[in-house]
Amino acid sequence: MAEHIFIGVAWPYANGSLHLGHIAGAYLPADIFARYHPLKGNKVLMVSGSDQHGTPITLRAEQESKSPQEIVSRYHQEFLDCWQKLGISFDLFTTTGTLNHTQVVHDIFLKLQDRGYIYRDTVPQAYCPRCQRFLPDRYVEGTCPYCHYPQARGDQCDECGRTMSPGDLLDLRCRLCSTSPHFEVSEHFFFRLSAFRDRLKEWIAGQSHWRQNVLNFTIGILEGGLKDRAITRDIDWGVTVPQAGFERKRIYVWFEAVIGYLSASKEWARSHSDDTAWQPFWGGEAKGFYFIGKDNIPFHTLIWPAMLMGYENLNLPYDVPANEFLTIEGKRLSTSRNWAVWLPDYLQRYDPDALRYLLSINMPETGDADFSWREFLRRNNDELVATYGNLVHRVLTFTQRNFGGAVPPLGKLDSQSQRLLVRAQETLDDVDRLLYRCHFKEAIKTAMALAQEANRYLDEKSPWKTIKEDESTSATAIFVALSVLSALKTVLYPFLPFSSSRLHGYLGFDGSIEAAGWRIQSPVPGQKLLFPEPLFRKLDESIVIEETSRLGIQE
RNA sequence: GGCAGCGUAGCUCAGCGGCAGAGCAGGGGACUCAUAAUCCCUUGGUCGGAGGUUCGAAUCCUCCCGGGCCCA
Repeated sequence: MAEHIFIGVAWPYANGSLHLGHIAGAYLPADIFARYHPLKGNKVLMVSGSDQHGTPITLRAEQESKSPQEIVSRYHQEFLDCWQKLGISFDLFTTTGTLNHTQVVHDIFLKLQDRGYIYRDTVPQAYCPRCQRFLPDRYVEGTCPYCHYPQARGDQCDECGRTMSPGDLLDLRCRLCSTSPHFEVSEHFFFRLSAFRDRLKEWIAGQSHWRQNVLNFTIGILEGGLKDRAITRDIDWGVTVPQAGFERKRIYVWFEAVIGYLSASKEWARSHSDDTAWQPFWGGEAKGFYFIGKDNIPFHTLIWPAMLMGYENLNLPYDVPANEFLTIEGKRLSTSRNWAVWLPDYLQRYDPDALRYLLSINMPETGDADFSWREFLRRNNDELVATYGNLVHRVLTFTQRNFGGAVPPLGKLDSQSQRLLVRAQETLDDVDRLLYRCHFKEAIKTAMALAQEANRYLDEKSPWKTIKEDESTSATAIFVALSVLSALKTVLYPFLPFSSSRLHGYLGFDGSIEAAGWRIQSPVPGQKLLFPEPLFRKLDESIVIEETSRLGIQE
């Protein structure tokens, strides 16, 4: 029976361009997963959107003397453009600025309030006398009360990962002017996170299929204790509070952004003129996967689940396959020092599949992984072009020249040919199992191993020799090779959708790869092939120096 | 000074209690259909170090060293 797979992907702050860290951390694995499931006949809904309300956005707007909306619109457009060019196949990529989002947030807010999970309290709110304003959590810096990390932010400590309120910090400073803020009493709403401790513990204990790093991190925070958290702030950029007397306050972003998963699902349903279409993805046997970077773990393994528990009747996350960090040329990525490879830049100069290949086979799945341009060049030239691209090209051009560009007839299969075809089927099965469990790196390695196997087969069969004496032997080898290419275009499609689609066409198939399903779509003798172009471009050595010299240069 | 992360072949990384692995690079050979691509063979490691637990440790525990990041 078809499964319903909900895929939520981290909501990028619309205050700057995307870089390779974002892609390797969340968007690429999510997309691979989202392309794999439909081939298996499962239903997928993948959503995300621009986070418009993060404090980083107001910070940026202030720096550029623009309105937050201008900043947000600019980057939202850029994101959409990037998804399209890189082939990240969202069903909906919206924003947190929609009326729908506000309505869904209000609904959750009011229900949680009804059930006693949201309560009102007065809170001393950080106020900077020099800037003459209330300070959002991220504008407050200080020493972490748990690990004594001196530059913790008011919402979360980067060092130990614990979440907190600004008042928890020691030695407060205003991030804008370093003046130490004082606290003024202000009335706010709180989320009763503490009420969910036991339920969360019990739930987490059952998640043995989660990645070890995600589990460890989550358990650590749980044992450290969960505190109630303020969910409104004295700011004017954000989702309004559905309560009289709170007109000048807004719902704080950590509470509201995660609700985007649900509001985007509803928006998607409405745009397909079926208001209930989202429901099968959020109830029953549906599984929800949340693809995020490791910095986002507590929000998806504790806070969002707690909110859902309180709201009731919606599925909790099934898995949160958070990735680790991507380093660039051995050094930690830093946007402020421009030590990053920006996605719009990359897409201007290179092909999407080349990047998707490298980031898949070297994904920061279990530990940090490194991106270097030398490695990019090598993986592209020695693996993607030489092993896979060349296999495709040698088989297709041979067919053009010797069999009139049509699938040759299948003669008697010898044991070697049978073995290869079995191997192709096994590859489909193995990659299936691996992708189902989100083991992306292992999955693409397994797929590539089949290409290597096919190269070996061709060398042994030497159809370019047998064509001279015994055409039918040659034809059979080519038929088998074409079958393997067909298996490869399916099994690599989640990773390399652009080249796989082209290969699908070169093999003479109509329709989409998705429609063909997760099986070896067998070529039919006589089927006309399209004249092929090489699937991938070989890159020149010189790009290594060119590209590495761009790193770290301030604009 | 701090760190629930990292130290495995020249490089990039798997393995995480049961005979040290892959790809690339290096060396030798085969082939010529193919984007000078492919295929075979091969060199190369006290798994950072020292203790401990265990019949057995790259793998679990402790300490140390190194680098990394953050801070001062």
